[in-house]
Amino acid sequence: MPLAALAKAPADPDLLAEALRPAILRVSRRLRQEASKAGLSALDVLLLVEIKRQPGVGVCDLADGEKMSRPAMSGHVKRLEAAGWISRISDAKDGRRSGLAITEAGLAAIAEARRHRNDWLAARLAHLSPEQREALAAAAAPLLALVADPEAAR
Amino acid sequence: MPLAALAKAPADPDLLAEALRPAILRVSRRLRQEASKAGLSALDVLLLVEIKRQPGVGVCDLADGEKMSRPAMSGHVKRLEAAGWISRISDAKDGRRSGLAITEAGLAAIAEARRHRNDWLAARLAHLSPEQREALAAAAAPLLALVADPEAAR
DNA sequence: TTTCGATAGTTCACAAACCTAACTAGATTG
DNA sequence: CAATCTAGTTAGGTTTGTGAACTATCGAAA
Repeated sequence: MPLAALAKAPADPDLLAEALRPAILRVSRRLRQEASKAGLSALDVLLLVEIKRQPGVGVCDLADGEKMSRPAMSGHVKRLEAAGWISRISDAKDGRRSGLAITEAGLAAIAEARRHRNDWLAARLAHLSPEQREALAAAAAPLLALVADPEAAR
Repeated sequence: MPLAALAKAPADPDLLAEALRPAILRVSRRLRQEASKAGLSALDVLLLVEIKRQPGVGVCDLADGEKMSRPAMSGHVKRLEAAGWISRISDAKDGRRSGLAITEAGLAAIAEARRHRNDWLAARLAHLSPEQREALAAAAAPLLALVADPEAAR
């Protein structure tokens, strides 16, 4: 069992990868399952928060930032726009770019998603011990570091 | 930023959920992307390991264990069987059941996947600090606890 | 100035991985 | 032995991603 070996050599990348991969896969599968029951997917919230943080960001910027293909991001943006959560402001200087910005409705949607207390992940987290929650809290930053752009660190 | 607030109240389930969700979504998206470049998806390895651990397990057992629909698991099993990584042994006592077992080729496939040094996750983990790796190591068990069956804990 | 190559974004056709509903076939039980 | 339960599959749809090919616009060089 990888978890047992992990206790002895917690910093070994290969062992860690083996223990972490199934855990993340399983959790993310459940996460998507549960999210699909709400009106707003977890990815939607992710993108809305990103657009809120960088007003005027372009579709390709977002795609590159999330390491997603441009067509995929184009589709998401179209969906978010159709829902009224973001708006496009065509750049006066560059006719190709469509600067994205979050709308009032988008802000409300984020807030609503946050207010959603019957949220699967939060509920499951509440069932863990405080120690387990602290371990997860400590892991959030390293997880993001895993997907951070290595170019940015240069 | 959720990460900053998290430092003050690491055990708050709602804050934690907000910080953890995007992190897990992003990592799992990359994980699937990178895994698809190999011949063997991360889910394949997950299932092969599970079948190796419980020889004779049935399709529905596996589906329930992974909290996946029976048809979905049926498809995966069919694929693994077609690849020659598992075999079905029809149960003499119960004609409906197909007991699954890993084959030599399946064992080799797992070993090959482990040997794969140019593995994205292990490579990225190797770029983190030992402290970050330890934080992730400590998080593996709580992550699995999130998706563990509450029935089993009764 | 016109042409030419890069960039922003889209449309299209496809694949992976999941779902529900409805089915077949074998097992169990009243 | 008939009703019902269980194991597994088939069929069809959804979500979320991909790559190839396209349009439109920009910036620069002949």
